[in-house]
Amino acid sequence: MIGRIAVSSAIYAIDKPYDYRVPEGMNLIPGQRVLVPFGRGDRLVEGVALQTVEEAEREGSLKVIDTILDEQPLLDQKLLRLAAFMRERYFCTFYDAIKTILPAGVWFRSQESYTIQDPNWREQIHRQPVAVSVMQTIEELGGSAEEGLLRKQFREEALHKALHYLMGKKLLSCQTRRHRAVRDKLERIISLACPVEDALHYAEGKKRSAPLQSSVLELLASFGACAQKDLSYYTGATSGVINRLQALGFVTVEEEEQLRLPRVQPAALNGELTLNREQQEVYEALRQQREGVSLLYGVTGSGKTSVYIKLIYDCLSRGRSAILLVPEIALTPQLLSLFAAHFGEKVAVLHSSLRLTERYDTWKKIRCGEARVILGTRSAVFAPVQDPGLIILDEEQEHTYKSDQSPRYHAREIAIYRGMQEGIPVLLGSATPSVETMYRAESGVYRLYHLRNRYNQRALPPVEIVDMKQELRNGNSSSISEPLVFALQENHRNRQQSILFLNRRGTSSMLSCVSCGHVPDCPGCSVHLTYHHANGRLMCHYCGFSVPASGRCPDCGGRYKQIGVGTQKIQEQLGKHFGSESILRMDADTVSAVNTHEKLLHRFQEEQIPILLGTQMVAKGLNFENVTLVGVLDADLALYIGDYRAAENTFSMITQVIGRAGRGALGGRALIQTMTPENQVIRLAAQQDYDAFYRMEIPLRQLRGCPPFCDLISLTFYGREEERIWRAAQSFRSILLGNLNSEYYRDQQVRILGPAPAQVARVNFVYRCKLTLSCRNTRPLRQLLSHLIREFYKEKGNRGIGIYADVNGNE
DNA sequence: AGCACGCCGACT
DNA sequence: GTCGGCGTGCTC
Repeated sequence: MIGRIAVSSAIYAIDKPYDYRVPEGMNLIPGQRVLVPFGRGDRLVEGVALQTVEEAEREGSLKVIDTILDEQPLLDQKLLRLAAFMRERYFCTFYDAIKTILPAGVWFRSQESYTIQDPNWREQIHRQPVAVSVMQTIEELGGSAEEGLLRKQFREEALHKALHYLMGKKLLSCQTRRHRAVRDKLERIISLACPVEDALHYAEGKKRSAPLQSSVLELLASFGACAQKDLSYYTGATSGVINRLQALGFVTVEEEEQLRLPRVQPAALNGELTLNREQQEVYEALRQQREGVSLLYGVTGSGKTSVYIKLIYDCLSRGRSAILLVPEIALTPQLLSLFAAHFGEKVAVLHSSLRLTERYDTWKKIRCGEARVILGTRSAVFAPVQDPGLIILDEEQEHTYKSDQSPRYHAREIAIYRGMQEGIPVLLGSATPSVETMYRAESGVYRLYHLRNRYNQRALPPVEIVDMKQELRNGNSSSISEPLVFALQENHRNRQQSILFLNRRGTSSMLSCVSCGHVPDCPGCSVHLTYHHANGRLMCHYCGFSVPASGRCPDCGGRYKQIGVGTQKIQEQLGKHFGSESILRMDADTVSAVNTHEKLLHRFQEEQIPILLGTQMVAKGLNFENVTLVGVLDADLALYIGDYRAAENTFSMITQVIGRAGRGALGGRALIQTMTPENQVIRLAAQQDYDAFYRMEIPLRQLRGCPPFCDLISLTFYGREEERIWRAAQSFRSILLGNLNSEYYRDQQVRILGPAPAQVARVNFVYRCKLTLSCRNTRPLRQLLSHLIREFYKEKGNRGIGIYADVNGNE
């Protein structure tokens, strides 16, 4: 028997399944982790069995699997195939893909310890002062020491050398201990092992001589079984008492697995979920779907969530499970409570602020089939569900579905892959679908369902565009226009609330020299430094570099003045009009975990604070009766970030924010501030006309060779020497061109752009430039690229240069 | 990327 | 002999 193993230490250039012989008596199941000897030194490394086969191509000379690490496979066949898909699609190794699929808690940490093998070691070491010293240290520690302890006393490099030398001389041996980063939590459950009467009889007789034993038995007589820690709590019995009772045969002790799960307070449901006629029709149509991708295009407030919940009920009734993915910012406690109320213990929640243990135990709960409804953000698309029946992506256009680390997967792509693999339907929901998705829906690749009416038939709020250039001409240089101030004042007088949206993170602001205009840069990265009010320092958001902001311009000695406006600054400006207690700020600085988010929103509602000022996170899902005014402070910002999705993102963002107004009976309105009031994207967003926006955008995409007509594959080259990465990118380009000109790739239609500097060309002294391929992302092309990247890494001249690939990325 | 192997020169 | 340094090539 041969095992095909994905080896953890294999880098991209040498990543492939490695064949090992499975020794007699070892029962290897694909998906289990193993230890295998790898490389010349036969160091034991971790691997995952991908498959087992009877015969290998190169029989005989195979190495042998050392150990199986897992009792149960971590991944089933389908997830293993998903890992292979990701490897091919996102240009990463098997292990990178597997690490993405599994929760961090399953991994091992290894600890090396060294033991002296020969007490007469002194005679055998020649002129190696460090080695002698290391041996002395280990001797003093009792002949054996952990590497961690030695590290504290010796320089890393010297220690390494000495240990290597001593191992070679067989004076030291090395043992590796592997332990799980997260351990399973077990609880001792004590249960009665004899008839209740016997226990009570014994307890009665021992009231005096063994009061603890007797009270334990009395307690168990009424409860039957109890956790040891609760028994101890109520009776004061120690483990000795329990052990004694166990020895006497009165009780049995079992270890039961405990799941550490986050607690969710279920919401109060008022009656059964009812759908309006339109929702009901869409629901009826969707529940008939047994496979394929559907787009649920429903205007803001049309009640997509209710349709999802109905579909999930339907899925459960067929004995299947469902996954609902939401963007990070949409996973509010309100949504959690709603799901807890509907599905109770069947719900599993996965999001970024879970603790390692919670995430791992949630994963276990899903894997054993106890959780049937999985609600989570991006990574929940990998949930090991039993009998899946439906995968839903809400707000499918959100960029948070795209991973920003390698492998740079898109949750939508993974969801669709899993849907095909399982033969189950995938539902994409949005009020402003991504242009790609709408294109596929229109051209029949996906099915299209439409919810046209807002719930309660409420009209969309009227939207006014404010020209900020005119404001400047009128002498108002602040970030809040006159019309907005009036509107806010009016709302304030009427005791109604307002939401202001700023499309910029945190306290972002820059300093610039008043006399020469110089803006201080980070010495290590190619970005401007950001001024932080809290500590009065200029900081780099990439590497963390900081300097006091008190300095003067190095060029001309002039003073610095703040430019660019963040939420803090706006809060100050608003404070002048309304007083600071009237403004609640919500951004990355004031919100860290899900609960803080909840608390702030709770305050906004309960204390009826007049103005909520915030970034991205105020755009989504908020539903407040008394909010009747919404202001977008800088609609242009997202438009000019040089991304083919800029228009789409801006449209979607404005639409969502406007949707926050007029959720209640009072109606509402919205104001959009912009420097470019004539811009079509902003105009159409103000009119809430997605269809017109889509019709305008689609020919532009075709013209520019962007998705959905072409894919953009970017290859980013990075390294410490700027000139070398540019040369490397240039040479990669010509090799690629050479290959593309060959007969085989003739019909591929690839345009190569660049090399160009990356959006942030330098981070912490690492330079980056990129090539962009405008092409169809086909398998032969991916294979060519994968081959060329491997070859690139093997080339000696490219040492110290890395490449990462990204398809239709955010930059 | 690690890591061993091999060859060379320096030191004992 | 013995050891470190560095260049080269492989990883089932």
